[in-house]
Amino acid sequence: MPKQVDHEGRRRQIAEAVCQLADESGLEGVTLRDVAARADVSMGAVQRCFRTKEEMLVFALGHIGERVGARVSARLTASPAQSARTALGHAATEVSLLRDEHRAEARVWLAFVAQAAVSPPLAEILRSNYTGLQTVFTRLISEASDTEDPERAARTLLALADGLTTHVLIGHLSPATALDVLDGHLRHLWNQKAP
Amino acid sequence: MPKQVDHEGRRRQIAEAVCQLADESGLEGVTLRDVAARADVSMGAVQRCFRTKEEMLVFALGHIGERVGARVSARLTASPAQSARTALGHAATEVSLLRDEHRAEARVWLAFVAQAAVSPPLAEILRSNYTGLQTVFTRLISEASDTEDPERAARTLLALADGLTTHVLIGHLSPATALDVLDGHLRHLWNQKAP
DNA sequence: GCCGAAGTGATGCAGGTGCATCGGAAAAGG
DNA sequence: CCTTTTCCGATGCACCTGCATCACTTCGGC
Repeated sequence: MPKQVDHEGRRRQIAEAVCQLADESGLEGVTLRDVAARADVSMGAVQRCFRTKEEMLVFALGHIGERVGARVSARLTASPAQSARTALGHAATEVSLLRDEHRAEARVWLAFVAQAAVSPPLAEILRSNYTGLQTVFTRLISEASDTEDPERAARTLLALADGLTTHVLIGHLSPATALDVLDGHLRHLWNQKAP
Repeated sequence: MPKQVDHEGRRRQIAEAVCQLADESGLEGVTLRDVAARADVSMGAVQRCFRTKEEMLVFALGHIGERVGARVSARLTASPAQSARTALGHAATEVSLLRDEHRAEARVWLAFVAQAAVSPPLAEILRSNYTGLQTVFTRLISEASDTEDPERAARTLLALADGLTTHVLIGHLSPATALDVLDGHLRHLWNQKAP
């Protein structure tokens, strides 16, 4: 048999390059040539890994979705002793991508969300990600409080987290202010039925 | 003096075309040629109204910002007799662009937000819009309830509204669900200190 | 009535895009 | 060592992009 190559590894390497470029100049700054150069492979290699550009973008989106999801899970399993309340706080903070080191991820996320509004395949990936997060949030909320409608609370929290990310990215809020808003919301969530 | 033309009117006409195209295929689908064709003017006319493409986009963003702001103001002044609470509810619903007839505006808004993350001039426009909205929300909230921190509540509401818009656009939430979430949040806002 | 300036729109241009193609390099089996 | 099969990477090809150019139309003032 002839030369064998780690396809999955190369795909991830390319996805990483896509994210870097999207962070720097938006999704429309992502061209096959630039991606190949950034990933230190030839353009032909990129085209063999992904039949089309859209396929590449879809994979890259799934890639960062997995990364965020993994971080959330890590936060949850790493602190099983703490209360579900602090766990939810950590998870929400993680999803909001408010920390400076995740600003790049946030920009990439926003670029993909905008593209997803006019690209069904991308929207499909995002939907499954959000559904997963909402499930986790719902579970945590019903464990941590006696809110009457945990699902609605989870939807609220998820939307708030995304809105805060957006507002930080365009410079309307500072990361610290966004964190303060998130904390305040969580506090009200706990107090609303158990004063 | 030679031929005179309504420049401002034509600019608005072009901005309208930009919004239509951005709604259909995202901001990267907005080319000078397509804009000219959609606005029923020649490409030269577009280039005379706006020195560069970015200048055109900035104007278009300001245009839809004004439209949303005008709708919010209209809602507020049209119902002065009602309580500040219902006024805030109407304003928040308006900002969320949840009604079907505003779906196009929402897609355009999202496209611009994503672009603003890598384009300072666009971000500047968005920031001033959000600052204005936040001021209005803060005033309404402090009038309508005795919340200890009206500014934080306003920031929360604004971020929640944007997050809901996003989630509806990518199909994670239905408009009705989003409205339900928004209503629930407003109800909790009133109850939190006056049970 | 016509003159000249303001506004118009077709065309040109250099650069960049995604995708297809094809000669050749690399690795297993004989 | 050589063949053969798989993969690689450079190049080519239409096409489209934003922007600049320039002959032309149009209209107010004399």
